[in-house]
Amino acid sequence: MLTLKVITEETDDVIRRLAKKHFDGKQIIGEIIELDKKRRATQAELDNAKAEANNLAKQIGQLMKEGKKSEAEAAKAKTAEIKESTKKMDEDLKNFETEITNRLLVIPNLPNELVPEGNGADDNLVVKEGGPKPNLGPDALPHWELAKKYDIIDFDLGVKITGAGFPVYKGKGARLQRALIDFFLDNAREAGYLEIEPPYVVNQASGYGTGQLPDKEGQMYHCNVDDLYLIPTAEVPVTNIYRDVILNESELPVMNTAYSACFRREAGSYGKDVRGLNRLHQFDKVEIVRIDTPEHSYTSLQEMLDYVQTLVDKLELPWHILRLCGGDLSFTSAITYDFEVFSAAQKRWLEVSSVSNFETYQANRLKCRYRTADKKTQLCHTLNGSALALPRIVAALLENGQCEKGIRMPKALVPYTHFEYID
RNA sequence: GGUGAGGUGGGUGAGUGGCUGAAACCACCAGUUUGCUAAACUGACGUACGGGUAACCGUACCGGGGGUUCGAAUCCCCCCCUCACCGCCA
Repeated sequence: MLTLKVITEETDDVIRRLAKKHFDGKQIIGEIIELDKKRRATQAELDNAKAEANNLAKQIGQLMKEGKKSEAEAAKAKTAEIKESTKKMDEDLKNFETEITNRLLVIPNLPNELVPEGNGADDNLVVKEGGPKPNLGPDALPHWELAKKYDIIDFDLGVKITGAGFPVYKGKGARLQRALIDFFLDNAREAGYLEIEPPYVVNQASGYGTGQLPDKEGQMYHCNVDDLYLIPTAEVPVTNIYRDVILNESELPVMNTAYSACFRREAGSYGKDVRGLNRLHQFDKVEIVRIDTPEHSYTSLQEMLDYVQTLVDKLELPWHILRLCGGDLSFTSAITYDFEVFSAAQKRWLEVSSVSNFETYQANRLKCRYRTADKKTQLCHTLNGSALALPRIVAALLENGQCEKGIRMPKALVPYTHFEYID
């Protein structure tokens, strides 16, 4: 969530920037500022009353020691009075605070100035592209048919065991999954990221920390008996490592990578978007996470983009990078770049990575801070990105790699798959 | 699942009603000494909110919530978590 400070000190600017996300913040921010004024006044009054009561309590102790009973009794009566008066102030203060927080929670992050205006996917800006364009014949098959032809991914079997969206990978299909995970983790490690193996199930506090709760509760699988959530991405457990932590500036940027299975209910999805590997309830992903100073976070973001680009390049896939417009930007993000690869047989772009800077938005809820050289504590910036999500990469590898001999694997991957063709 | 022990600052750990926002030790930071390093010595050293240009002052916080009391880390109640042993299982 946004900090109270930015709202009270840069009110007009905040309202202006929120408009780019198509969020009209004028009223709610006015309310917050009013509530904050009342909150401050109440606290000042309450603190004074409590200070007086504390003083009296000390005096009573002294008077008792000296045997001045009647004076002590008089002081006691006075503290009782004060206590009565603080009751209401205490309640008011709590109310003001929760009212303010409730409002802060529904205000999205401020978009960075670089974020283009726009309503939806069509307004996203292509900032860079590359990779070899495949030349497939008219008889090129979509990946779900290739999966069947080579018997490497069985969607029906997944339906039998679990349900739609839980495919079963077999033979070279399964080996390709394992190879990609290994390939991504090795690359991340060589780029300086510390490998983490996190829990795949998290508690409520972690869900709130990264912002999946309360708003996206319906998107996560929930274990009722233990009140735990299956993670939708490794971002959740990895970022929560730094919840309630004060880092030293010298430790930044923190660079972590983690593989995990990811679980998403994807409530409300339908149609061709969910065909084959395009959208699953369980999938594999390697994530990169950074915690950084505000001064350096945009350098970090660029390094993350450059890094992800090396992955799609090594996989010999045609790619482009989109800078998401205000309307397409997620609630918590200040700026997001999506990597898409071209799926030649489906003739459409598939999102395989989303790299974002959340600035202090996530850190504020996480209470992830750092100590500057001059000993001040400040909120960190948090960033994350997929590097990469497997299913759509597999879809693109299958479709773009199809040839007479089967499906050709990119050179960089062969040391991991130990085979050159799926045939 | 059963039984027991325990949750105090970055760490270890003292503290059973006022002198405690919290001893001591360790770590970290600054300085002195030193040819360098080490050692030794000196000092500083929690977080949040509120007030103030600032120095600084006030309030709250000893797992969380409630209660008793003029006054609670300390007493009472509820909850959460961790550890140990046993059982069960991988």
